[in-house]
Amino acid sequence: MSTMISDVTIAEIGALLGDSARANMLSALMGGGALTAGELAWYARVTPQTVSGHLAKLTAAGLLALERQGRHRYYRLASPLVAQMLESVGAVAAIQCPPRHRPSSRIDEALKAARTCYDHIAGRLGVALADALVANASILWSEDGGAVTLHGEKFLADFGIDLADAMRQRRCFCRPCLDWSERRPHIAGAIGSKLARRCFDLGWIRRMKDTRALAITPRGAEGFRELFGIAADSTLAERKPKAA
Amino acid sequence: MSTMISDVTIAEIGALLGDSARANMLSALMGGGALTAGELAWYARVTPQTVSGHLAKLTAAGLLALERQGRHRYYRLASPLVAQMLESVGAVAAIQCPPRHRPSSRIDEALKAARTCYDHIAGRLGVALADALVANASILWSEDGGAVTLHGEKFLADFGIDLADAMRQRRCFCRPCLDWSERRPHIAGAIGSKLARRCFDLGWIRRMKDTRALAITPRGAEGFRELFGIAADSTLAERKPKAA
DNA sequence: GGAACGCTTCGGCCGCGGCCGAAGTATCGG
DNA sequence: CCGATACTTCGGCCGCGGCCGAAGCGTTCC
Repeated sequence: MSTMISDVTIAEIGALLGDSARANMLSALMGGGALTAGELAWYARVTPQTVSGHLAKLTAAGLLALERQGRHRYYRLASPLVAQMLESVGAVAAIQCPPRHRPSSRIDEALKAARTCYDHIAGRLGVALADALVANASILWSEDGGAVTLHGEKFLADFGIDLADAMRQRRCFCRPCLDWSERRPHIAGAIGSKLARRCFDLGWIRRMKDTRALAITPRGAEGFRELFGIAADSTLAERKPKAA
Repeated sequence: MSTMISDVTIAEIGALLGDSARANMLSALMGGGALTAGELAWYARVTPQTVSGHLAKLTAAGLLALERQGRHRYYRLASPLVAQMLESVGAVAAIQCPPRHRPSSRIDEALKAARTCYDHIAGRLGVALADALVANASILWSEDGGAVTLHGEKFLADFGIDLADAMRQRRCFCRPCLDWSERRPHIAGAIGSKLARRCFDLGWIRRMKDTRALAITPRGAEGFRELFGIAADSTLAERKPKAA
């Protein structure tokens, strides 16, 4: 009698996302790292036994993967597909409810400045990077996709990114990811991932503790300015510097 | 005290998706058309007063848009962003739970053969079209994005698609959408939309009643075979040949 | 070995929210 | 005006599922 096949499962996935504790846990894991049940309990602000039940459900549904390591159990997003799903849900959530109570704490401010989005860079820094690459004609943007130009291939190669690796043929794997704080796209996909990794390797950014926020190092501020034309004070300043 | 901004809203969107009646309604609207409350009640198999409550919530959340027309009220997905979110949730749902009870009714079979996915073509036909365009080097695929080649621009233009329209610069707007029945990507984005529209305009496909399934006309079978090399019997037949 | 730690399982409480019947409100046709 | 259609609002029932306390493994460290 059912007219569709996957509706039930859509509802099941939705129900998993529809709990605030689980949403918090997944958001924390969107940072890209693997976290223990205890850490996730801290993020979700519930007790370990509660989070344990959630983890069982999320893992059974295939949203999370478990890695055992001694007496620790590390949970991470099961696949980039899951990350992309969370991205798109977050994008819709951010777009739909703009006029919302905005407490905007200082940690929020750090998140808005720069953060990881699974495996790439988001926040003002992420959007600024995307803008810079568009401005210097390295990438082309559309609502549904992005492409790396020939000039962009050279620019990124000079920056130290190995394009040939995942690029059987040119001009792929560049995807826009709608930034929920900036409401504008930053770079996801293979290019976004490699770009972020390169910035980590260069010591331009580093993860902050207990949050998805990224700190831009002095070297990074210089590099972003010189190579990408990103002015540290205008786009990257954290307002009242420091808090967490 | 919250470490994130949008978590709550992610949970809210998830909760909206997490109800089977609402999931059915949204799936029905993924067909791309606008439907009345009564029709949605039929799809969701609940009473009109129940669906009314759901519609109020979905509209308030910005997932649906309402168009008044006389004494009818037509609801449709509020934006392509919403469609893309549903796509990605469906993709995760389809991937995660492969070994599932598969009643596989005949209407399911029609849906698997060819259906609309918001504004583009999905099912075996959609995947076959994507394969054909990849095979003749019209598009390039990667997990995160797609691109139209120079040759593809010509091929699609010859097919009657106005590329210059949405194409400020070339090679964009081609996005893979993971097909939940085939587990392989079909073409979404601006190209996918225009491709579908052109097939409708040519009378190659038409919508079937009360379902998202598409019927391939005799003319369409001929056209798909001659222009895209898609053999009607092997990929489009509604039999049970069970391709793997 | 024993204690501490991390995590899971069990049991029970409780509240949110989906569901429908009935009644109320718009729009159209006669 | 009246009835029909299409949809919404209201009220109440009821069940699913999240939450925590307590207890049960399994690891690690001394």
